[in-house]
Amino acid sequence: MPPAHTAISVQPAREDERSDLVARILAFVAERRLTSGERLPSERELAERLEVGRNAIREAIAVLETVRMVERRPNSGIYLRAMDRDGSLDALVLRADLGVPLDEAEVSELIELRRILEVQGTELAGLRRREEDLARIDAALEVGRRAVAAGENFATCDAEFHLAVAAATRNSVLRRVVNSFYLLSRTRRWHYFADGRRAPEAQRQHEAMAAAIHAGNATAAAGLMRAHLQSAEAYWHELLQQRLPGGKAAS
Amino acid sequence: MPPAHTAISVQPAREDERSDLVARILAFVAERRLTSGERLPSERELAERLEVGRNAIREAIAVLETVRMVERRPNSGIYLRAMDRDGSLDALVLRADLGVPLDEAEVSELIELRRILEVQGTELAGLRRREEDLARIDAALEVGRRAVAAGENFATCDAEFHLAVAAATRNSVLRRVVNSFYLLSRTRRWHYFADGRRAPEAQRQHEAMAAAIHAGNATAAAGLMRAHLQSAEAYWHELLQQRLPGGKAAS
DNA sequence: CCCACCAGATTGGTAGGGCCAATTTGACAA
DNA sequence: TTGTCAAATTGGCCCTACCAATCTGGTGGG
Repeated sequence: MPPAHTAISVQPAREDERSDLVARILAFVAERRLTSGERLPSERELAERLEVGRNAIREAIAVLETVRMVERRPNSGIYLRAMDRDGSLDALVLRADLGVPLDEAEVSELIELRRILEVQGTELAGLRRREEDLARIDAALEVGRRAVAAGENFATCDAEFHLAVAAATRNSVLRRVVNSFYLLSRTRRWHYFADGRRAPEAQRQHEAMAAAIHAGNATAAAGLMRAHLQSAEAYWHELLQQRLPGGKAAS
Repeated sequence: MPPAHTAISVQPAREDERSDLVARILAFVAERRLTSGERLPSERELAERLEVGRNAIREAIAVLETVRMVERRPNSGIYLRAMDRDGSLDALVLRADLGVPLDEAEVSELIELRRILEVQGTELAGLRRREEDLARIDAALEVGRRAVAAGENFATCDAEFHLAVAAATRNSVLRRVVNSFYLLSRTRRWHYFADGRRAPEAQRQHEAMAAAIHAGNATAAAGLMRAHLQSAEAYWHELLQQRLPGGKAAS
């Protein structure tokens, strides 16, 4: 058993704490059971109902528009888009920022996407890594070692290692997607590593992966990443099984 | 040679035509050579310089913030983020919407990400497709056939087919990413299919892929997708080679 | 009875002014 | 040199007003 965490917060850091007006609008939409294509109240009415100024509403709607959750039609109104068909990945990030949990299906899908991207990405990293990439990976490893030794929550160390590997792919577009993924799963990752026993194992796998990437052994690195991800995936699938009775939150 | 296009626009449709204030701010940033971490002028000053109201500035900044290109620090200012490290995929979509072309590296990276996602995605589609997915795929094929027969630009047909396959993965998160990809490459795709000779070949490959997905032959479907994408990739890599001398635009 | 037409209401888009709280800055005093 | 406090600056937010386009409903002509 790792040493008891002494004064470590029991909640993951919430750095950005976005204005919650977006959340209130989403809640309003959810409460009204508005479905794709339906029209939201006018900006003026929303402002009145939510007791904020119209400018604030406009700003929030602009955000929702950029993540393709709504569509503004001048002189007509604001319409809900088919969120599962049109929504962007950032729509999920936005929801996560606001504390709205993803549902179980989304978590499974996210895990699946992660496996696809990171396994293939690790292979690319093994082929293309440069000195600066290796340095970042090694730095992440070092921070991880200290965190394991200190019994701290491993979540940010884990994220930094994976982001460093994603950076080593030398593919900035892939990195953007992976980055969004880690923003999306901050809370989940934090809870996953709340059990201090997971950290040492993860760190070991990270070290092995880093060695393979250093050696330029792309295939081995990819295989190690696949194995590494399977540990976490197993945990989540088990958790989702347990929650079948009625639980819905998972973020 | 396909029949000459009679009255077909020479530019792809630009449905959304976002407010270009975001573009003007980006131009302002580019012009000032602002780099990551630097502070933008205050909202009031930006409003004055760009000759718009502060509300408009605030909306644009809110958009840039959601795609993680800037960070607003209350009582301090607006700061540029490390766009290649923090930026979201939607930041690229935003740029594409605004008509700012991606640079060559980004195009290559996008192509690479596409291959990873769509090849793996097609395999999943072959395993999970439901009746409704097959219906959408077949509908896309039918529209494609008509477009080929009529000699129309195949771009939207191509996109719809690929989006239908992505939907058949039953992974909404993956679908979001693929969707963003197709938003990003609308213009490029349009130009690619401006040469009418590419459409019949693409349509044939689509038909073969659809058959494999229908049959539930996931491995074959994935292989067909890989081959299909290689045709387009070859074209782009060739184009990028030609442009080495000085060209920079590629969107 | 039907349809074309027009005025008023509604809507998103935008400008501009003002207030607040928090931070930064710099002058002043010990 | 150092501590302190007031003024300027900044993002966050509210409010009013105006515009252009759209939508609505009623009216008048056929």
